[in-house]
Amino acid sequence: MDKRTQIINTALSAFYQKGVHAVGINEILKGSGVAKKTLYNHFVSKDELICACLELRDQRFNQWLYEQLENCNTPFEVANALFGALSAWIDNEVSELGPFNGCFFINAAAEFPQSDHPIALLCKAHKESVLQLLFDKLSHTEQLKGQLEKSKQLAQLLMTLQEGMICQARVTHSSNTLLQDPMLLHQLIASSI
Amino acid sequence: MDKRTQIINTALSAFYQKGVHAVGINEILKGSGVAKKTLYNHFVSKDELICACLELRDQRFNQWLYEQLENCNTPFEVANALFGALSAWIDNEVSELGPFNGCFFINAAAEFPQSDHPIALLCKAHKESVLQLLFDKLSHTEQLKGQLEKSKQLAQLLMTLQEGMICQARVTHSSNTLLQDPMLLHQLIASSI
DNA sequence: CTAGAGGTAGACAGGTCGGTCTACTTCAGG
DNA sequence: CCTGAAGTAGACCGACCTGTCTACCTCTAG
Repeated sequence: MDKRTQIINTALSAFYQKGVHAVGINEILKGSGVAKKTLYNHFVSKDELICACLELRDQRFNQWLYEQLENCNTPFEVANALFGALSAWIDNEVSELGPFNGCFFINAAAEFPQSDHPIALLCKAHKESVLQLLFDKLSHTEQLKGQLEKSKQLAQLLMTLQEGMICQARVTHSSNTLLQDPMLLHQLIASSI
Repeated sequence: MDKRTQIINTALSAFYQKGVHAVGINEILKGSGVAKKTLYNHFVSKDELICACLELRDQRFNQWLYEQLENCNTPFEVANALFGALSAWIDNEVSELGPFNGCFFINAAAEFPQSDHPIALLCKAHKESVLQLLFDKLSHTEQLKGQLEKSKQLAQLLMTLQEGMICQARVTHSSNTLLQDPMLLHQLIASSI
């Protein structure tokens, strides 16, 4: 494994678990067993390293979510798979996303309030890509084929519920089981179609 | 106005706008026009000052939300008033909550990942008190009188939507209008009752 | 064999942080 | 009038931060 990857992997897990500001460069060096000069040879600054971590996380998360929704052919299946997957993540049953500590992007954005900061922009882009993924899935189901407006609405609703579920789990340290009730889910979807 | 209040007010708005770690004690001193010794005479540490800010914010937010829901007598009215109020907040039309920068408690919790930290506990307590407020309102409506389980479910659903709406607005810097559609709202509520 | 790229270890610079402390001032109550 | 509490201004401390730089090492391509 090349040095760059080593650094990003170590940094990502540290940043995600402890927060970006709370983790210093030296801690990352120690964790990845790399010299300071090497790090600054690959990244011009800590901010750039953070951006690289966000990009990796974005890629991993989207990949994971894509796989979770792969075999869904109805809006209900999409919603059900989505909330099931999130719940598994929250309960630390998803090794590729690491121990649950909320949404890395929301956490990072909270530490960089300036809306035009590169880090804030990456967080925004991530959310847009997830929304797009949901939209694509929904708009290709039998029930919503061609109904772009409805697909958009339902994707937005699922997205909002997802964000809420993740944030609540983060703060209250407990998983919200409400959204795994098939009855409620069916009705939620029916209300949007 | 006494010094303690001056300090807390200055600190709260700075912490909320820029993040807790990004604001130093000296900035607060400068902003509140108070000597360092005075600050440390009132608060033993920065952490304790942060806690005082969280408590003040909790009180203000709950007071505001309580007023927004005061005249609601049906679940629909509660939901409608809730999302309308949130939307006004997001659009910076609520002066008592200051310029919108997401949920102060979620932001703060993101900077203090240890779940047993006093700051994390206050964030958790805040969310519980908001959920309780929603539950109280709902369980006293004609439609849900005596139906504690249903009230709890709907409160939980509204809470999750609220969290999602706030977080999305924070990251994407745009307000989600979906939850202000009365049709959708009616159906969401019907699905839960 | 050798030159150069890329690695290591860590001292160092310059700045900021939270927090302590001293010396001086203001002012209300007995 | 005097005492003591509370405030001011800001120097100072030790710790830690990002980022630079030196000196040395290792390995590979020509």
